[in-house]
Amino acid sequence: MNLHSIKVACSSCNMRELCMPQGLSDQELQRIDDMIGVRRKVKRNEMLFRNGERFNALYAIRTGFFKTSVATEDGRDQVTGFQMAGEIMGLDGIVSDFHSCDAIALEDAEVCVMPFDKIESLSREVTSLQHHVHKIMSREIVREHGVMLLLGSMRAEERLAAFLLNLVQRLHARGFSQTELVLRMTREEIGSYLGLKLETVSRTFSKFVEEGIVEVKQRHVRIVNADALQQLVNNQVACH
Amino acid sequence: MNLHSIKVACSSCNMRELCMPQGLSDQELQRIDDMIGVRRKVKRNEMLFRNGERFNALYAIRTGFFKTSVATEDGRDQVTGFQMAGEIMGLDGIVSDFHSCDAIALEDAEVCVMPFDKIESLSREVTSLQHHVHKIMSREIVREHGVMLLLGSMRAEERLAAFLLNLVQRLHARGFSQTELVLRMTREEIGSYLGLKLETVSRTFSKFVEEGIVEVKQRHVRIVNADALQQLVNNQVACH
DNA sequence: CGGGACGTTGACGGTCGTCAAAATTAGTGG
DNA sequence: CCACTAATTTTGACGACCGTCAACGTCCCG
Repeated sequence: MNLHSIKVACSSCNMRELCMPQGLSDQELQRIDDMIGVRRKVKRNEMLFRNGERFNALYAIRTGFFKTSVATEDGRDQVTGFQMAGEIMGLDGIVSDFHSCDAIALEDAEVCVMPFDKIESLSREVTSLQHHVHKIMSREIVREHGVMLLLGSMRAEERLAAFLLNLVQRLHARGFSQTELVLRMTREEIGSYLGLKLETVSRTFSKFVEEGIVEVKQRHVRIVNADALQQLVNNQVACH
Repeated sequence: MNLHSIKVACSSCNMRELCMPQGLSDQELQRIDDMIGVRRKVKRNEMLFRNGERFNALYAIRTGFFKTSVATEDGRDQVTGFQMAGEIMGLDGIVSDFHSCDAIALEDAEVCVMPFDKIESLSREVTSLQHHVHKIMSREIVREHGVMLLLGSMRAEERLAAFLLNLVQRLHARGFSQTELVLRMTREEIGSYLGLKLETVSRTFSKFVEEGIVEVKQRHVRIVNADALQQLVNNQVACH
């Protein structure tokens, strides 16, 4: 376990606008700084937390990239999401005081550990923090609605298109390119998230390349025709 | 719109243990009673709220049965859940102040309207209420993880088995039979929830009947062999 | 009694999973 | 730094599962 007592203030963190509420006073910001226990480094393939582990904190990603997954008894698992800088993990643990999924770093990462009892006590006093916590949980619920729609009613091409557009959009919001991205996960992990087998993911990538929609060099993806991807996502319509 | 200003206290509501925190003092209970604005009756096929509508309250179901669904532009939709007495709806609206799904009554229903600003202000003072709200949202996130697992990795039989077991378990927790249930939704709605076409749902029911696992008379279902259903859910294992 | 919504069943086809082999890359230890 | 092994990815062939289309049956409600 990599616990480093690196104390760095939210006030000087460039991820603040992603994981913290806006318009805080200096005093409020100071109290939030105090709330955050430590930062923790997580190496590639290491677990931040795992199913069954006691829950006591939420985690804000400072750098790096994670996947969360739920496992069945027999060892197969469903990837429930991919998380990047500024996003919050651990919400699954609140209901039962135990985590119900695994969080694994897909690249070397650093997270801010936010003890949940401190979040609760502070958000009783800082209204904007309280509302922010509610919004973060609601956002996760809405995000999962979108995944359910994807898994329940889209075909392979549509799923991969939606996946790529979502990734690149989130990366763009963090200052990265709108057209190029590096996949931090394997085809199998993409497949698990999208409810497809890795061969289908690979084949669908190949099809997109043939059609000139994307260029793929291993995990390096360049989106050539974003409109075509967007149309695929909507083109459940085409059946009419 | 059916707005009835029926004031009935949580303190005398038999759903309280499902939707409210335990161990409240009389005074706290009184304040929660005050928080709840009104009850609202919703007739079968009426909408409690719809996508795009302004969000301002959560809803606790007192009686009746709902479905929630997200829609695509072309009118098809994905059912994201079925809700029954004691469950909370509307969490999707917190993040953006607008609802992002539809909630439709599948039978005549009655809900308690809980203005969200009042929930927030009261939960700043009543710690157990604050924690309860967090738990409810976390529970919804975990539930959706389960649905993602179902949609992403189960076959038709496994999905329907999991669906029936989940329904009957929730009904049992409300004092209904552990083996008999009345489906309040159509085959198409079940299919939408499970990522299947209605014909597949119907065929799978028929298969269960042939195998003596359930008895089906329209929407009346009797579970004859719950173990067989449970095995189906786990028997992703059988592939090894 | 009749129309419409809902449910069942059959035939057929398409999408995607399975199995297998080869190619390419990444990782490890000498 | 290179060699070697493991992991990942690609591609093909084939088949199963489920979607599509269609017809028919059943139930409910006016």
